[in-house]
Amino acid sequence: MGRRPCCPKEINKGAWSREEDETLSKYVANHGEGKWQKVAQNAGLKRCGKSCRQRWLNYLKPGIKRGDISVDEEDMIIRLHRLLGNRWALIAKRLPGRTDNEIKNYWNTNLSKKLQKEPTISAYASYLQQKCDNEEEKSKSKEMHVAPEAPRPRRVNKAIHQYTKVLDNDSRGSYGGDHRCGTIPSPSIKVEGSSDEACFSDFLIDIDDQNQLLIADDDSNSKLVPQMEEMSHNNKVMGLSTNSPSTSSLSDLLSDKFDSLDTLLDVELKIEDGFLFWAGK
DNA sequence: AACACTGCCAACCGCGGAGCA
DNA sequence: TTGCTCCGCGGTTGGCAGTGT
Repeated sequence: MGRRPCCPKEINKGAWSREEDETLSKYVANHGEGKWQKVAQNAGLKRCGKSCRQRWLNYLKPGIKRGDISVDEEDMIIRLHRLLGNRWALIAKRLPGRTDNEIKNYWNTNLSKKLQKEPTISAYASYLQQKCDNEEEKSKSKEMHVAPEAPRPRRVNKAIHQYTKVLDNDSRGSYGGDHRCGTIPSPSIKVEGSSDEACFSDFLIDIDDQNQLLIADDDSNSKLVPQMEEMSHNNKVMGLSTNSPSTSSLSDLLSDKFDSLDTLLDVELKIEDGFLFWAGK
């Protein structure tokens, strides 16, 4: 019992010809995208549906940019990759006209090597360097342990869950002071893994070179925000930092800040001495 | 000129999720 | 709930062009 092949045996493989491109373009122009299996059949293309879809989305679709990745785009790719990891489709959404395949190729052929050669532009490397520099100092204080391999983008559902628990604790009077909205356990231990059902699964967490906790929405999908609101309404944030916005609920605070990802998440929650701070802007 | 090597990138492949009957 | 189809994603492959010997 193997997986059923998605395509008939008599199909073309390899590079698309100009005629095939024209046929596919005309068909999609007349009938629209979707139902790619039918596209392949009805258009008379000896290609599998997946191949048609990929050809259209990566090359034929109007608005696709080809060639030279600009410096700005490269910078954005680096920053987004740092935050999102190999989630090319997500990165591509932030770069109009670029496809996930193109960005993936560009990363694998250019940036991954470049970042190896020029570690100074790698925030991870900076972070690790800083970790080394601060090693002694950190051992004196209440340490926020982060394993060397830890600064990878992680799904935040667990962290939010922990955060919520922290707020629960807060309601029992564990606030540390004006600036402290609660304790947060070591991310290396508590953020890792995602056993929770992920109502927050499309948020991401990262730790940058300044030891800041970054939280991002993963997608423009706004339905996630109400979920967050619903949960946070049960956990009013009281006594946030004087640097914090005037809003008093976690809901307001987060929906204000994580609405979109137009810029790279300079929304920051700061961990220090085991406490979570709202860094303010 | 011929061959080997390397890098790039278009295309393929398999997996998993969503939607539907 | 189950099984099926379709779609989307990310990893990988293979062909081609450029470069070196």
